Formats: sequence, structure tokens, C-alpha cells
Amino acid sequence: MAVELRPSQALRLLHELSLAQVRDDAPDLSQRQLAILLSVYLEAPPHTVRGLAARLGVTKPVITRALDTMGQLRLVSRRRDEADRRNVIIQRTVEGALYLERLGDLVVATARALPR
Amino acid sequence: MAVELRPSQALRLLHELSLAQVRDDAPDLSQRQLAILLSVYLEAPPHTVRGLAARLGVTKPVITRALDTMGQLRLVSRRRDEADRRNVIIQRTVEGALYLERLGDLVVATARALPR
DNA sequence: CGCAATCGTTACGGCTGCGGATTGTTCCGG
DNA sequence: CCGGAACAATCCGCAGCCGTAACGATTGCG
Repeated sequence: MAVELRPSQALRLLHELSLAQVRDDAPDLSQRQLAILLSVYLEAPPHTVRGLAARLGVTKPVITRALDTMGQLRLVSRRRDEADRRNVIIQRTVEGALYLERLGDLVVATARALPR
Repeated sequence: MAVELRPSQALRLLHELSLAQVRDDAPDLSQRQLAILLSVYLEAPPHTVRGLAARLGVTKPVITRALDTMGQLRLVSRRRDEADRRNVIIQRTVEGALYLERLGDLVVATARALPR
């Protein structure tokens, strides 16, 4: 067990985070998009459309569309799997890593400012 | 300073939370809706449409629409301010309190399970 | 070698939320 | 008492995401 947190603190944390997200008009990702992004960056590659769909419990078009959107934002990129050209490998990008780095820092800073 | 958390832990926390949210097909609120809900439940009343709009930095129709949606979900309710009948007072509900209670517990449980 | 299976994408109709402008009601100052 | 200000709701056209059902490309089994 690592992070001790009371329910009231948890809700305050979510509150501050949601306010921060809403205010700065960054291209706020949907819950699904964020889940995909975090899966790609935190779990071991390779990542495929089918694998992500199974991981999230959603259909494949959901993944394809989310990748379209996040690809335009340069948060992820796609590449054909040359070993099996039916597959598409989802890859990380510098912009995506930066996005998550700033997001992580925001959470840390917000958590640190919580009343005890 | 209360809650110590490293960036990698923060991202893992978000990852687990987003996966949980995506999987159970609960009526997942948008970021804005969540921000409104948390403002209503964590900040001191009374809450008005105008006040919430200013708090979030969005226009009033955004608040009205979000209240429509969350009102149908019974997460909040609306009442005319009898003192100034131009105002609408946003009120908490049992269902809303329960929703946030479960959400807070989920965050706590997820945080507790994070690797040190 | 052909044919079913797999994989990702696209097409379609529908739903929801958005911003901006407008409306109807209520309040208040002159 | 009345005209403007304040407030929330509604209307409008638009953009994004949804689920289902197709589709084209690729693979590998029989």
C-alpha cells in the first residue's frame, strides 16, 4: 500500500483536477481516449486495435476513432505491423509523452496542495 | 501538504480509474458535468447557474444543459429561489451524494493498491 | 490453391453537447 | 409605474462520438 488518501481528499482532488481541465481549453480528451492513451504509455507494447478494444471492453471502431482523434493531436501514431500486415501497431510520440508528463505533474501538485 | 504522490503513481492512478470508468457502463459524466457536480457538493451553497458558469469559466447554457442531464439522472435538482425568483438554486440529492461517495471510495481503493 | 477467418477501417443513422443569439420572467432604480 | 438590467431557459446550426453493419486487405488452414 503506497498512497494514503481519505474519501474527502479524493473528491477534493477530483474537483480541483476537473476544474483545471475545464478551465484551460486544452483539447480535453474523453474518458475513453484518456484510458487508451494511458494504456499505450503505461503498458507493455505492442499495442493493437484489437488488444486495446479487449482491454477497455469496447468495440474496435471506438479505438479506431479515438486513434484518429489523438493521432491528429500527435498524441499517438500508427504503423502497420510488417510481420502481420493485418495488424496496426500503436506507437508513442514525444508529444504524447509530454502531455502525460504534464498531466502527472498536475495531479501531483494538486494532491500536494490538499488539506490534510 | 497531505498526500504524497509521485508522477508515475499519479498516472497509474488515472489509468486504473479511467479503465474502471470505461468498463462499467455507468452513465459516465463528461469532465464538465463532473466539475459541476463536485462544485455543488463540495462548495458552500447556494449554487446558481450564473455562479457555476463563472466558477467554471463557461457560458450559462452549458450549465443549464448539464443540469438537465444530471437532473434526469437524479444527481442534482433545481428549485426557484423564492427570495429572488430570477435565480435557480441547485440542490443536492441523495442519489448524487451516493454517486460521489462511491466515486471517492473507488479513488481511495485504487490509490491504496498502487505499487509503492 | 481456394476459402474461411482475422484485422482494421469505413459507412450510416442517431444522440449528445457545443457556442451564440434570443426569449420570457423577474427585479429594481429613477 | 415603467424601462432597462439580470437571470435562466430555449432555439439554431454544427461538430464529435456512439453502435451496428458492412467492407477491403491479409493470413493461414485444409
